[in-house]
Amino acid sequence: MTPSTPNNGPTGDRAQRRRTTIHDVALSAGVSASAVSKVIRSAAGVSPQMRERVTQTIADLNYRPHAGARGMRGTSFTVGVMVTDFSSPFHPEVAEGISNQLDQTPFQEIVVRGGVDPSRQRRSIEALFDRQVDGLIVIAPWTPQEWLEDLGREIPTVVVARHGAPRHFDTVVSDDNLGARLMVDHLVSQGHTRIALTSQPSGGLRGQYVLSHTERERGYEEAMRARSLQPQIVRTTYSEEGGYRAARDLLDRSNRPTAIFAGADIAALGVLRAVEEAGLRVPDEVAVAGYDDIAVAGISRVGLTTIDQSARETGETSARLLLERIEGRVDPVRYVMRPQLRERATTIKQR
Amino acid sequence: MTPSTPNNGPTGDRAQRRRTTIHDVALSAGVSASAVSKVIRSAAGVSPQMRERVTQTIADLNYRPHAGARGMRGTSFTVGVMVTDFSSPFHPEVAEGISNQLDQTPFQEIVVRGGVDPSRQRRSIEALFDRQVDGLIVIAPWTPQEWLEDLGREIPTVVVARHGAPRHFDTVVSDDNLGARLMVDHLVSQGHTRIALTSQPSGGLRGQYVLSHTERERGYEEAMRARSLQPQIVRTTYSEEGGYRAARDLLDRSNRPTAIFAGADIAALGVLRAVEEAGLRVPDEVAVAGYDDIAVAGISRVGLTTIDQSARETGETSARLLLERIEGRVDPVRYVMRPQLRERATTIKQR
DNA sequence: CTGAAAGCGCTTACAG
DNA sequence: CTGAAAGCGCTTACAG
Repeated sequence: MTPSTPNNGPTGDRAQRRRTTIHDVALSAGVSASAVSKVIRSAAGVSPQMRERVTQTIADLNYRPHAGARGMRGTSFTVGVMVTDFSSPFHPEVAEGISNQLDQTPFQEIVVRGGVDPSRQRRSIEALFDRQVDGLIVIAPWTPQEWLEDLGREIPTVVVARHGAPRHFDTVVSDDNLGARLMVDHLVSQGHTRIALTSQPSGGLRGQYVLSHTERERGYEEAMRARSLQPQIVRTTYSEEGGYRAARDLLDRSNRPTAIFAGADIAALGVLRAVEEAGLRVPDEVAVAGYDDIAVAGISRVGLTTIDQSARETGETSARLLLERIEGRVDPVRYVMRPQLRERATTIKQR
Repeated sequence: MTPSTPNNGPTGDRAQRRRTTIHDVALSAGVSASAVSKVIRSAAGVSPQMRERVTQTIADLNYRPHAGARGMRGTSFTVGVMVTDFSSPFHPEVAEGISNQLDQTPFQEIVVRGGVDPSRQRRSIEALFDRQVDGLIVIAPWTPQEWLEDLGREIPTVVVARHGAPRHFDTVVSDDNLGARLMVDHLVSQGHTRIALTSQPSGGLRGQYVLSHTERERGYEEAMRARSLQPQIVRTTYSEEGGYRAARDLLDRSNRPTAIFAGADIAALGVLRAVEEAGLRVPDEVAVAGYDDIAVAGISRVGLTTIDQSARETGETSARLLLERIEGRVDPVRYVMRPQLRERATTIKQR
């Protein structure tokens, strides 16, 4: 029942007040529950008078259909979203885009945190599945491809930040190979030859079905080798701490890189910390770049050179594709976002 | 049904495969559904053999109870969380704490975005309510106090970042008055007298039931007046853009402040941008401070002086309190976090 | 200890 | 067009 209706029960007790149900509406309007259901769903087969009366009663009683109960038979109007982390910026920005897109629809997003462990992610996705969502948007899952294909067969699914050509779900992904190459090109144009990359472990994913960071590695390696430069990759995690550790490792080496390309902005922030702690000037002694163009990268004080992969637009597109699937589309769609270089102070030497 | 079971249906079709239900388990184990239910819930009144056999069958069939269906009669093991934004850092960090705390329990959090408009927030909270959550954690709601009290009477509820002594829900809140005073003290100790504050509108909330930012305003005003200093408050929003606009406004004034205290770190980042764009040096010409101690504040490049209000611990505490309420506690608990000053480069002049 | 029946709040065929 | 009945997957009394 709507909390806006005052409750006069005894203080301190939890109200036992019943929720207003479809039957209350039916009774009050003097029609059947089926009729009310049809009106709610804007289904065919109700007379204008019926519709009118029911609509009025719904308003009078301040009735809201119980999304959970609806989901047991039909649609719950709920979209489940898995992010690996709430506190790293990129995934939440994608979620924001999803939420924006869904705002125009009767659908509601619910977001859960999956972490980076495949089995925990799997439990999180199942937790959504068990809460009768109508569809799923999964960001950067490390779970096996077959498992995702099975999932996509059971429920409309869109996967973000994972490459390949799946058969039973859609993907929205940045052209990470191109993005990495753009960054290498940029760093080379600034005179660098010892360019290192911080990445994450592939999580056992290989071939075409890899997560964004692995594809960025490939793009980086290809671009380096095309110039006969030696790739230097350190794999930690996409986090401030992970970037910090990777940078510490790199800065200790004898052939210290003059540029560190972090696979994610959040890691680049940790790289910056390590570089500055080491008493090295950015960008004069070590240039630093990231990937994602999270909000903080553009702050003047940070001025992080990075690749914009349009987190919000990624979210909006995922939501749009998912709704199409919920409406019945089964052919897989692969949506590729075009990455854009954002040159800022951490790589551009002032003269 | 578990996506891990391979599906051999025709390619391109959505599987019509049935979910494994409690009845499948009952049938397979040769017992009643009630018995299976008791085992799942660890309820009393099952023989060891029964328990054994059912447990085995559940494992064999890879059965997971349907959280949605459970919620229709009993507990859904789901906790709903409302944040105003996914992309501003503070609320997601609180959500991270909630998720951490719940990780040890059978409960699962689901997070929705409520925005800053009270009616949209209300719809978001109702959306959670309608998805049979067992309890609610609401971060910084602008909705009227009576509405929240009614909500708390209907469902276990914890409200974060809102002051006052409610009767039907718990609160977890920083001592914002103290936090603001700590910051004014610090800025005064650095020699400032023209100290401005960026805040947000109170949203019509007054008296004791105000959101954190309004209480910070009060603490700031009291601290300023106690020193016979003139308060200067600009109200925009807690966002990078909001901080930027507030700072632009302040910097244009004839009695330009020498220190700007942003009510939230995210706004402080915008203040920094405005100050630097204006060609003023931080902290020599304008000192800048924030509130929250979000992760990025501690990055060397940012070095933002701020107040740590322990977002993660706030989340963990909220989750703990909520579980107590779900278990039956009805007396309201008010948990006050003690704020701590973090002095960094944006206010400390180097010599 | 065990299980058949009713019911949570909806929607879906299916009669009328 | 309208509504009675069955059912979604569980849990909750209530018999036995």
